[in-house]
Amino acid sequence: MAPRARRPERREEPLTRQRIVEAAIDVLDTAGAGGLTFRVLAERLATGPGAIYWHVAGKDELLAAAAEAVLAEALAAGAAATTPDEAIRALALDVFDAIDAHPWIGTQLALAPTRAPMLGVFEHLGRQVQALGVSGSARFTAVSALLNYILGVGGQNAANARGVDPATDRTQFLGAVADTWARLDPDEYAFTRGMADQLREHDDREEFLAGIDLVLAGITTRLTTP
Amino acid sequence: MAPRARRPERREEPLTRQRIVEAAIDVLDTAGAGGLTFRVLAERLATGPGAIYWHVAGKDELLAAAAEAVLAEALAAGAAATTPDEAIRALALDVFDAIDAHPWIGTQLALAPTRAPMLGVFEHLGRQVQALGVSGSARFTAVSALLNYILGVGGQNAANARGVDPATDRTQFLGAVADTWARLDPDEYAFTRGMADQLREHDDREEFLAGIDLVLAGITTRLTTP
DNA sequence: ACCTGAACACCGTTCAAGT
DNA sequence: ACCTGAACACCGTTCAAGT
Repeated sequence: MAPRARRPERREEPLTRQRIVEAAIDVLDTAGAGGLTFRVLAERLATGPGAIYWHVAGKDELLAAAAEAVLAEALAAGAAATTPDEAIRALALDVFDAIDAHPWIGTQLALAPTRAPMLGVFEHLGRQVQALGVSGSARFTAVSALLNYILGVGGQNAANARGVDPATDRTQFLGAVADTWARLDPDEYAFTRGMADQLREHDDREEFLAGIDLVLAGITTRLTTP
Repeated sequence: MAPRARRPERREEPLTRQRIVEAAIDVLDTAGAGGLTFRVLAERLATGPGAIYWHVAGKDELLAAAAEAVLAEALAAGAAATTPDEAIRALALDVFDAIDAHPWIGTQLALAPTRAPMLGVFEHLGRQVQALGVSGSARFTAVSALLNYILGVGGQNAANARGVDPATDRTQFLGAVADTWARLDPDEYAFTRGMADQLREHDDREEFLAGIDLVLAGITTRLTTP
């Protein structure tokens, strides 16, 4: 989509909010949330740190704008779904996949979802819940449950990605956690120990979707009158 | 439990990991997550920043230890529940109330739950899910769904508490958000707009519990064979 | 209007020096 | 063994000065 080369980032084009946000996303994806610095960003944009402040209010806004841009793009696809259930599943998966591809969004959403991108998700979920046949006063509960679950998983994925270097394989990571679980005290942590092997083979995405289905089943059972 | 006076924090007693963690909790509760600094903490403990490092590895560990201490105390009560459903609700509420009383825990749990305190919650939830009659392979899904929902709400509460000064009344805060919602574009945000009034009167705690019940209903419907 | 880059106030962390 | 506090490396942010 970008007109010319993007990486070398020379001083040809003028500094724009959009270019700053794009560069920030690139840094975040490469170096993680901890690697985004106004100095690093300034160097990448061949300017001084102060210049960025003319286009962006501060770091919080920059982070929010970056998350918003990535999430908006992820949601733009918006495959046409046949049923409300399908639509909710598809939307949830879009959010999940976006966080999976850019773990730093997870932190952003889990901790500051008031802003624009999640409002769209809330709205979208609300309409589908309505289509599901949930009556007025219960809709808020249903949407909140779905959204909080999604954000919870998002925060988790972000947490798992932090500290670990981006090259770490997921299976490898899960294996390490599973090993820890397997070494727990057999009395105090009997249940968790027993889950170790299951954790090793589990598929995050499938597990996420299974959780969505659980909430959906609860909504259908408790909040609709067929 | 503390032998003498706690607040003046003079240089009588020796510096202990426990005293440091207690002081950190106090600072976090008073000044929020942004207010915890090694310099502030050192002054409160009448020592230099370096001294703290002899007892604690760094800020991350200190934050984790503080969250662990608060959560452990909150879970220690552990009222005896009659049914697995009740036990799960009670445990979830304990976590919710702990986060409500110390919002900074929400950030900590939502973003770094691998550590000890949440392992206990995982274990406890697992046993109750088992008692509910969920079979082996589905238990992990059920527990994950519950935990992710709880952590999602926790992150949300932490987010809402951040930036806002601690004195802000909850009703007041919800009112402000509701006002924003009421001003949204009627076409693009029809659903969200309609929720504004409901948000104004809603009770976070009740809403949280309603979400837990939704997940529980999903678990019962889909994952048990009565 | 927009950019530059030195400077400010602050942070987590280290470490030589003390006791 | 434990504490002290100056110092290091770094951060977000500001701002006088430029174009």
